[in-house]
Amino acid sequence: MDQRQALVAFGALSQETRLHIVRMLVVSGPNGMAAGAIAEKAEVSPSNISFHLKELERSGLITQQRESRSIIYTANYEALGGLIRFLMEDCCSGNPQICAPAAAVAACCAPATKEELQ
Amino acid sequence: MDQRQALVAFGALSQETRLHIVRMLVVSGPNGMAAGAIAEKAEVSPSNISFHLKELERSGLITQQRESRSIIYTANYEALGGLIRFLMEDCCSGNPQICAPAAAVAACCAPATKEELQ
DNA sequence: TCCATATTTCAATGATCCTTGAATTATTGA
DNA sequence: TCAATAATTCAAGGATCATTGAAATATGGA
Repeated sequence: MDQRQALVAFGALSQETRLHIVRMLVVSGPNGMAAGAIAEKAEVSPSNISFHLKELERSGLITQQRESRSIIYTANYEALGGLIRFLMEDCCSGNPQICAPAAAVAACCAPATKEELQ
Repeated sequence: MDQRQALVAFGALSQETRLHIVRMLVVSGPNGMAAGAIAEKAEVSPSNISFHLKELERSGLITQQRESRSIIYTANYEALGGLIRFLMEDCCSGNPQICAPAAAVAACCAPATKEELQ
């Protein structure tokens, strides 16, 4: 993830409906959700959800694939991880004061210790 | 950092000049930089840099304090860490697939291991 | 007090973004 | 083929954002 991508990704996440969509898709996992289901759950009109899904896809944070009449959207875990990495490493220069609290969170959900990752 | 703050922070980081400012302030450390020095280094007009600094302060990612004639801006490490934490924990639900690569980065710059943090 | 320095505020302009509803495209089943 | 479902595209509008230059504010020194 380079700076240009990160700028677009930050812009994508700076809108309430879009942040909501991303959170739903992360939770929904690899199966993803159809555009209609997203619209219904987010209580947004089909045309409006389509606008935001397009924006999120442009940012690379989600991907789409057609499945019969529906279009299934899925969170792009790699891109999301890349954005977190950009924020820690590039933007914050790996500053320990900033990254340490993040490391605590990461340690709780990630299976590996510091040693195992080096 | 709650969702409303995160939305504002993402918006703040989605603009090239502002992302540049944050990166400079992180590197410059606790001493921070005067508005004029930021403007000069970023090659942006004083009035324009003031606009962006105000936006960044509103987001909580930087803080200001007057020092004689200058106004010194400093990166808010806590807020930056909070944003990373939000992205990993709230937005991505602590998903290991997303957070593991981030954990690797954190392990490199943070002094603590998983065990030490629990 | 007067001037220079450092920065912000303000108004105006153009650009981008968000929302809405109508029209369009794509797919499936009768 | 025809109708129904699922989603996107398009045009129009209002709202927000970014940039500019001029004017205003705050501070420190002669």
